[in-house]
Amino acid sequence: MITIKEIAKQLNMSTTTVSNVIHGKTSEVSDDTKKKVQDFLDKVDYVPNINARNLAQNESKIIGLALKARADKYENLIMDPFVSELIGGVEETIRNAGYFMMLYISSDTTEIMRHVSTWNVDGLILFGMIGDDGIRVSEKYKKPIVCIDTYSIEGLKHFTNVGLDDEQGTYDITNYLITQGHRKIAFLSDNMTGVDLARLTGYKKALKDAGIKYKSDNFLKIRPRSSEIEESLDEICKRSKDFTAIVCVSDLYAVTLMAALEDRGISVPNDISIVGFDDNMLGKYHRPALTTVHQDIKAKGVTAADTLLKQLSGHKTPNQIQLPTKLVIRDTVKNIQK
Amino acid sequence: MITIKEIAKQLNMSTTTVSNVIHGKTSEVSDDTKKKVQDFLDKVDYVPNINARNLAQNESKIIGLALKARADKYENLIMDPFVSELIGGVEETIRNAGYFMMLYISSDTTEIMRHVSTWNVDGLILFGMIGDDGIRVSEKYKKPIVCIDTYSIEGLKHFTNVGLDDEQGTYDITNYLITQGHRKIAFLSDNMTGVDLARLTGYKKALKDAGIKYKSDNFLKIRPRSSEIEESLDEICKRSKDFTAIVCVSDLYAVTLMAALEDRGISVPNDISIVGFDDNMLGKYHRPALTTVHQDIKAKGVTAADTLLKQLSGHKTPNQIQLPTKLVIRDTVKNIQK
DNA sequence: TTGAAAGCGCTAACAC
DNA sequence: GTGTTAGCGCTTTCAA
Repeated sequence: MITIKEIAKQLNMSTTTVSNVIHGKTSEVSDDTKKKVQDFLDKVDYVPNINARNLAQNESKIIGLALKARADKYENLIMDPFVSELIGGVEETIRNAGYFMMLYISSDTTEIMRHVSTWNVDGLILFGMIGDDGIRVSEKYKKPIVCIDTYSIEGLKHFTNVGLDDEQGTYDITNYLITQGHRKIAFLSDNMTGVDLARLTGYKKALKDAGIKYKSDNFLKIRPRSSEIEESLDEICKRSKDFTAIVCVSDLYAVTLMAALEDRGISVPNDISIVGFDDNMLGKYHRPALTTVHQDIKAKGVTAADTLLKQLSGHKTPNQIQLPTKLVIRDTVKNIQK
Repeated sequence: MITIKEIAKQLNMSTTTVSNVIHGKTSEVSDDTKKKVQDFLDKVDYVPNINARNLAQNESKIIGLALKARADKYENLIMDPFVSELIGGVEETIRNAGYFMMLYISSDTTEIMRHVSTWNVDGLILFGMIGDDGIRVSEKYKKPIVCIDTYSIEGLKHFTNVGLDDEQGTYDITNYLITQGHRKIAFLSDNMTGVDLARLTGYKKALKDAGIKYKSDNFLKIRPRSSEIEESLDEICKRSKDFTAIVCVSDLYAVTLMAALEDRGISVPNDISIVGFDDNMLGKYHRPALTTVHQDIKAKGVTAADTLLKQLSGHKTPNQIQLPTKLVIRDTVKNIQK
């Protein structure tokens, strides 16, 4: 690994000159020396040592992508196609902009903070923050932060959030169920915070607008931990008779549920209608194909990275960016209008 | 961001002492000063600047995970649950060992090399290398390399490979089809190199051992690019009448194919039996549930990272680590024995 | 147009 | 047990 100093020595010039050529500060260098250096650089295949550069410039060119994983969902986080698609979008955008991506998964914000500080990361993309997580991080970390899918009014003062109109999404799909004659509609999720709360709210609103009363019985709680999920699905399937349709908070859960239902001889959509949220390959390849709310996950990653990049180059960005949602009608909802 | 120098100054001692305490070289320091420094460290919440440390020590504590994406499979790479599970396993292992992970996706080995060199990455995990890619990288990069799922006899001289007994996997499942009375069995894949070739070979071998002749017509080629996949599936479905079973090179393709078949009124497994390879959530949640070859993807990531870590601490590791494979019989194969 | 030199924050060899 | 200091590779200011 050759250094600038060594190059300068061999070429009989100063490190400054070499450095200038490297950085294309062509105005400062005669064409002659420029060519000489350039040729040499190519010949030896010079690669800068980023650590030295970062140290000198006090920047890192690193963007951190920190995923906060709830302990009980860690396995799912890792296997969820949602996550890989998001990572893909972020990575691609960061790389094309000449930055680097450091991925860090943890259930502990303090750990995330330590990581980010040691690396002197230039900017941060946060996913999976709940409650005050985002604010806590932004109090410590004074560089640009972009959150993905975070719900925190307070937080928006401190960072940009890239999200979805989740409420509208479930509103639309619940409403669609209602137009198909459904009135006994359950909502399935594993918690009632953040994104899931917003989706629950949209669902409730649609019920309300249709004059249907929401009871807490309508909330079906799934426990995603692999040791509990079977039992949990069993309970839910038993309770499914009380409803004609279930709004699932994600495609993953919708598909998981459909498999469980079908295993018990309950047919979708004949016995019960199921809808999801996300529109990923899980639902697309299921038969009957899942009726769901579409979101463009890769675009979410790209937008988050782009926004951060903009902030890094000194631009202002809105506090809140909401990507659109779209109803995708396929085959898991039955029209039960008489 | 406070520095060691500053701490030393405020505490009226030398940087060495502070540094010693930080690194737990407790034997070198009196209990008294140790405590004083420790308390101060906690108070100011000291975080080391890794760039400086790396520069001084000529190491980075970074492990690079480079995914080489074939251009025509980029979209799939990113959305494939396989990849996120692999990343998850690697990340977790690296983090627990006190290292950091840098993720880099590219279709160009030269780019990957530049990236790895600038960051002075301590070790490298490579996925998706085909042909001589791995060797080319290892010629340039002189630190430990672990490949995942790479087939290259030559390469094994230069790096450890973590893989699967792919051949055995398809051998077993093809054999299973044969025991269920199938003789007209196709193989579906998008290429004939690396892992896919090994799986094809296992399939061919099972046919041969059963006295069934393999014809090149038995190879069904799918084109994964999103602009072509529909057309490609259409052709395949048309040709499906010629077979009673299809061995798919992955669960992803098996499930994609099953959806296409079902859309055309061809029922699985009544009209045709389908098997996959991987055993991921796609097949698990499909109904009928997919009969497939199980592999533990997370374990693959963990093993790759562990192996690299071992090499980093100076241990020798075998050139080749083969994780086991297991037949998972579910519901997509019909017994057609008369 | 080119060069010398200071300094980024940390480590480690060596001296006290 | 503690302190001094050179040096990691690069950038950048200032002088020539």
